[in-house]
Amino acid sequence: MKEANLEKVYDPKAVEEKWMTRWEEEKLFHAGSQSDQPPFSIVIPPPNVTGSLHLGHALNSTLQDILARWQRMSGKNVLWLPGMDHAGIATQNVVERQLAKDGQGRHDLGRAAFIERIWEWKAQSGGSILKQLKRLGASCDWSRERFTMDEGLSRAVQTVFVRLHQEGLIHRDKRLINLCPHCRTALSDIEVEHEDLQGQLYTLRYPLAEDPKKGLTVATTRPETMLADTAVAVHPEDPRFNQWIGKKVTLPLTNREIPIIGDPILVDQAFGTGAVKITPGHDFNDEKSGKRHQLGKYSLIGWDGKIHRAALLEAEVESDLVQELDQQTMLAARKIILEKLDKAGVLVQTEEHLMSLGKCYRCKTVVEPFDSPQWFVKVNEPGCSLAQEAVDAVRQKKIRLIPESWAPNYFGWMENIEDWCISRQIWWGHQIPVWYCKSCDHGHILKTGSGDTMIAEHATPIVGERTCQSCGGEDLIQDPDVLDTWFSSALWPFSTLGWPADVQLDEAGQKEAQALLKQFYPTSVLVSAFDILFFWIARMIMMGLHFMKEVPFRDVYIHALVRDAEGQKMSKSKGNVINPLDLMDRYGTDALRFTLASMASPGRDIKLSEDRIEGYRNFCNKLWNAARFIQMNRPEKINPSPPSEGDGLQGVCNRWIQSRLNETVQSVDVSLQNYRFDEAAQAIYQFTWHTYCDWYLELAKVDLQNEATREESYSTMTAVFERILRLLHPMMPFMTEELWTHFQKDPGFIAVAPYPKYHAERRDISAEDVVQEVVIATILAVRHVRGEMNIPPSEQLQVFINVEDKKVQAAFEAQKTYLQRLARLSEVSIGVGIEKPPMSATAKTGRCELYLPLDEVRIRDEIERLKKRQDKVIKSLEILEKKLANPKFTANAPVEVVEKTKTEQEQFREEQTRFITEIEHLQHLLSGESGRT
RNA sequence: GGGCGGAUAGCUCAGUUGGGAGAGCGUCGGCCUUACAAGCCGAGGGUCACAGGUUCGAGCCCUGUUCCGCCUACCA
Repeated sequence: MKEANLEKVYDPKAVEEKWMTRWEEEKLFHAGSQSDQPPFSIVIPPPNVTGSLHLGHALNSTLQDILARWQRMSGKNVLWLPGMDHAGIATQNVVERQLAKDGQGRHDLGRAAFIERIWEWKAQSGGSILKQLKRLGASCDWSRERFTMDEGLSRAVQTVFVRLHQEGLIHRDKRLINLCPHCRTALSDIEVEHEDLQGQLYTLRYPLAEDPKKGLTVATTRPETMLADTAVAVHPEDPRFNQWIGKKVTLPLTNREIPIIGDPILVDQAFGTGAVKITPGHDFNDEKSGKRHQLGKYSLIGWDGKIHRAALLEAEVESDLVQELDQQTMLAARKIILEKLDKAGVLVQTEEHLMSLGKCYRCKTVVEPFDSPQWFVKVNEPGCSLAQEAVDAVRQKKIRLIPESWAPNYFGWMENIEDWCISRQIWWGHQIPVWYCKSCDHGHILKTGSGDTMIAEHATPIVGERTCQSCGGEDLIQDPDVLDTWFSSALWPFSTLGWPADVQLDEAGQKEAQALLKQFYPTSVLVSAFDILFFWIARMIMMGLHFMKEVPFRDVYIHALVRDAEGQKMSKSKGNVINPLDLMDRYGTDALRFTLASMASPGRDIKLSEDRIEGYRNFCNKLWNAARFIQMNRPEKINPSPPSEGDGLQGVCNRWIQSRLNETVQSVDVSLQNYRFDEAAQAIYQFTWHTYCDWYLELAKVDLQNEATREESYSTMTAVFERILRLLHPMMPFMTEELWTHFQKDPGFIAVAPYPKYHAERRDISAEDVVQEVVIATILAVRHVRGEMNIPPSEQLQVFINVEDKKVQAAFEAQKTYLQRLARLSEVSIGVGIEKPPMSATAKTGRCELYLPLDEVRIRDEIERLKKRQDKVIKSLEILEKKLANPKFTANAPVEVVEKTKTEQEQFREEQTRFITEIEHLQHLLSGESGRT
């Protein structure tokens, strides 16, 4: 036990840094791969290596830390594994921007040097987020930190790629993908954000080839793509046009004629003109239709998103236009083409139209559907559907989604999932483990203008080998593309544990990996925000099931997004981002953590208001001052270690507080089991402040003054406080660790102290009854009178307590001193049928009637007070009587309910009678008084 | 278009075998009461979005409506 006195106000800065360092030094959070304790494991949702801590991370990490610390204290072998992902596009962008300052591009450095440069950047300024997580108190096993580009994880990525390829689940195909012209790479479907905007819908008229007077009108929001049209589709059952199917139209501005086809899937007769232009090279739906009808495909743009000459020539665009459009963006081309169309009399109509536009989720550039060879994962292959297995796992409850309401979303997405484009045309990431033979595929290995290598569509990939199958040659070139970052993130729950163990570098490494995987896979729970449910969670489930034959985690706890006080999503562009580090500086980390925990109700976003944080900062201070109070009341002779669970206590308040604490422990345990962080936080808050501080410590002031009761009182308040600290530690690790040192002889660390356990048999009903019904109820009754009549606490009151029998009288006599002190009473007289002084306020509790003598001046106030109370009673009584008067109620409601209602009715009636009598009595007194003077 | 969620005190939100409408913050009144004014004591404040239905009884179950948010797919 430390002698040093506590400061009057809790100062978080003074303790937070110290403890995180100490915890780390002592390796308290290291999870052994060999342990007899039951395992509990969480892998962190890897934050982005370029990222810094925002409130979403703070919430996410706080919740994980609460679980980790709670389970650790409960005796589990806890692994909370930290790490980051390499964030291919984002990181490459960061370093390219740095280079740009010196007027350089990545091609100036070359691939190897550029990647070297990124590693340097990472070493210097990457991953600051993990340091910030430490400040938050995250009890990760930092010795097991992982990074998706680590050697081990890279081997896992390669293994997975090769195996999926062998199984036919990865293949190369040339088709439309989402191109971000700024990032110059393909994106997967979900990396495209859709944004609504007001655009224009243009109606064009394509003349019939055999009779130009006739023609079809088509509508489009992107008229510039018309140069690449390869057909016009109508509905085969549309009587207006179906006789034209098989004929041709002349495609304006080109020298081509294109067929009219019938396509019931693409065309909605009721919409627009009823005819649709088909551009398989620039539109996903058209591409599908094109496949159905074996149409050709023209792609006007290149990787830079710009139109290029060769494509225009191929599409037989009129020659004067070729010159004008070469090197234009599609958007710039629109203006030119519209002019030409108008001139040619083809543009029939322009109207406003609400549409949505796809943008790159990283850089917000408008994405272009772009035809190019890419690698895809077949996620829904008949006979071996990764998606189907992932759906089944959730449907069969092998994985629990919490809250469950996410399931329909998950199922809906998984059931409509399309192939996953996994290749990216960037340098930072896992280079695709595929090679091509330089001699056999000579013609397919191309150089682009910027110096990049391109592998053409029909090259023969060599996967899992280092020699060419056809020529036996070893002069190979690796596929220049890298894999989607999410491809490696999808392996995170097992790649971080050392999978595949058999390719670890040495025997010791293999053994460790095997042990870790055995011990910690499947992980216990994944804690994540819903916005990456599809990006990441769904893919982990697919990969985990496929490669581990077992789910990656049992529970998925999906928490909310943190929004600002107005409910707006925080974003840099809106400027409403609240920096959690700033909040931690101002209110303390514990206060922030407690706020986040107490607002984490399932299925609802968190609108973070600073008032709330301030409230919990005050709570920190409250607890701190409770500690001070205890410290200041330490008896001269230090007493022996306190009875830990409260056996054999004499004092009724001591028995009561132990019993209440035990109930709180149970409710916290149940709440945490159910991921109800908000309920757990509230239960602790309520008990600590409103039961322990407001009542128990105040009552204990009486016992501390008495030689006979002092020791037990002190040891109980210490024991309960010490258990509050442990109960609270997962939510407020810093302050509880600090205070712990003041309350333990041989402190060790609270972080690894046992978590309080509930003992059903320790409930002390009789103590609860005495304290609640005799002590608290009586004190409250006096306080109500005081408060409602504005009698200041400095004015001590006299009270007469009228009780039913001797037994109750004895109970009150025994608690007299508590009543005196907390109700601020000068004199307390207790008796059976004790006489009521004529001029007094009255109150009633379940056990007694109280009379508080008042002077004449206050009698008027008392009448008013009684009338107000009476009004309330009358209202309640009316409701109850109406209920009981209804024969259907008495006949149909359960007996208990009817009985309860009757009892309440009786009580209210009694009260009402009392009020009437009392008010009359006082009024009579007053008129008597006035009559006398 | 499909899906999900929300609407309860001035604000932020709890509230499941259907029977008591609650918490924190703010507001008002009284307090330096020997841990804490970041505190203590008390008070006021609600047509539980709207309209129906089921039921003896609905914040809760059912149907519809309105408004708000998000996800997803997009109509050329």
